[in-house]
Amino acid sequence: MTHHSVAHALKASPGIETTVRGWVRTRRDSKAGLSFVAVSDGSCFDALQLVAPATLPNYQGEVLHLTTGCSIEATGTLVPSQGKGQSVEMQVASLRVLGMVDDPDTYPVSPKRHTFEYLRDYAHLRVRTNTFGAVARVRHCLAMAVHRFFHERGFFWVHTPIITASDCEGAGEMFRVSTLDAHRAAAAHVPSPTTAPNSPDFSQDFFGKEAFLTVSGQLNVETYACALSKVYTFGPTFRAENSNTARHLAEFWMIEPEMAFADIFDDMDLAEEFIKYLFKAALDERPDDMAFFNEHIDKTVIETLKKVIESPFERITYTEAVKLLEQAIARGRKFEYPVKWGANLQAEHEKHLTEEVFKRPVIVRDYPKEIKAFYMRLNDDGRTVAAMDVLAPGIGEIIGGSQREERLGVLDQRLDEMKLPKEAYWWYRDLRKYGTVPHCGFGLGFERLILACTGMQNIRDVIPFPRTPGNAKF
RNA sequence: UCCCCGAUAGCUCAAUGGUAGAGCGAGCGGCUGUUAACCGCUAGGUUCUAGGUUCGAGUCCUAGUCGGGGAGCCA
Repeated sequence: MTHHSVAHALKASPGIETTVRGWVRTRRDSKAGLSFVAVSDGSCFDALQLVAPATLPNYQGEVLHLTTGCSIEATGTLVPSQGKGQSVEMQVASLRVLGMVDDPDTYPVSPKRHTFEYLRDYAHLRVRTNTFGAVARVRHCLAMAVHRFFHERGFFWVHTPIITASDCEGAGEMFRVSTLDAHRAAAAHVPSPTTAPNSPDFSQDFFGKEAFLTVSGQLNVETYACALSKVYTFGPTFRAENSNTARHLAEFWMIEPEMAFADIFDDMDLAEEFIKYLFKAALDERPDDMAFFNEHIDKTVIETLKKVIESPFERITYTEAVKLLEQAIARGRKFEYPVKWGANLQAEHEKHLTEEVFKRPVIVRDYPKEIKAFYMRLNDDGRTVAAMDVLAPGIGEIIGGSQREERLGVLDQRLDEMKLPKEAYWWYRDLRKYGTVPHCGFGLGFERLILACTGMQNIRDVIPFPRTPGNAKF
């Protein structure tokens, strides 16, 4: 007797005998002498309907007591369904209970509507629901598509370090990695990860110096780009920012491609092609899950994805963006924050551009150098840098990237302006000394991509076990 | 970190300062090739914690804890 996944069974031709295993979604009894048991094993969105006749030896004793969440193994014949709602069902010859639900009244994911907020407290069980199962499958589909996309284009996947003792990443607050006695460290009154006069003696620590969890693999992956030409990272990333929003996690997954012999325009082309490839993969490979999202989560998500795939992204400069916003204000549009060249675009400004002006993804480039990182390439105007952000409707910033400063003199000048210690960047500067090349790259927040793809609203609901300030449950 | 809101049955929520309620879910029964089933019955509560005001507090006051939304930072 062969064993099949529910996904396989639903596509099998009628008459086949097989065994499926999974968890009960619902049970309905009929006095016609049978029970309908919907069983799901997560292999696809749909459950398989089992038709369990009252003649089963354990019908009274077990089948009639099956509740949502019970694990079972059923053997029988796949037949065309007599009822509506499914084309195939299994006529059960034998049904074995693997695990009952102890107390159905307190089973956290009973067959009723639950709020996502409630389900976050049951992250170990929420994946058994339609929504979280669909998210998990789409997440996998997108992860595979990321690797496929780069592999097909000659990019190499580089495993940049998770732990870094480099004090030059500078992309945000970092988590400390230490084997020093926690109480001694506390007694030393360390105010922040940056070195303080009374900080512990990190020369005694595991790495002989302060170490942290990475906030970005970019600086490391640049070294590989300057040898392998086209590379990318895809791995966990950590930010110890006290961010409490639906778009931020303390631990998230980031994708960072880096290309040598390429400029900011190549970078934008890659970002656009990448997003479109990923959206298409989700639509092509997970039509069942996407149909669910479109029906129950966001009625426009499929249409939105299709539109993104079909139409070119809008591309404007920061200066043009400011002009558009000023024009909107002149027409009477109110913003909470003022619009001024030189200031960061606020979330409300980005929303206006993507959701009201263009109604599609917008790539904004050439930002004032003062509001961007030191490594971004200085433009000829001397006051902007070759940075680009991809803004998506409903999500906001989904990609941030730039052409990197490849001229040592200019890089040093920027380090000085930002009062950063050149010594710490010695290996990064070496890349500019020894055969420097123009290069560029970007960072894509994987969970933000999943938000865009599924129409889900909260980033905590698209990662299995979200880590946020004050919460590292499970 | 700042602003706003919330915490009552397994879940979602009601309840002028005056006996604690409904829907869903659960259990039992009825009905039905069922599928958001339907009908009936039943069970289920330290109203987040600690103080206070009051004859009387789920309700008002104070403090705390936890959670959510928005903002900033960013991906």
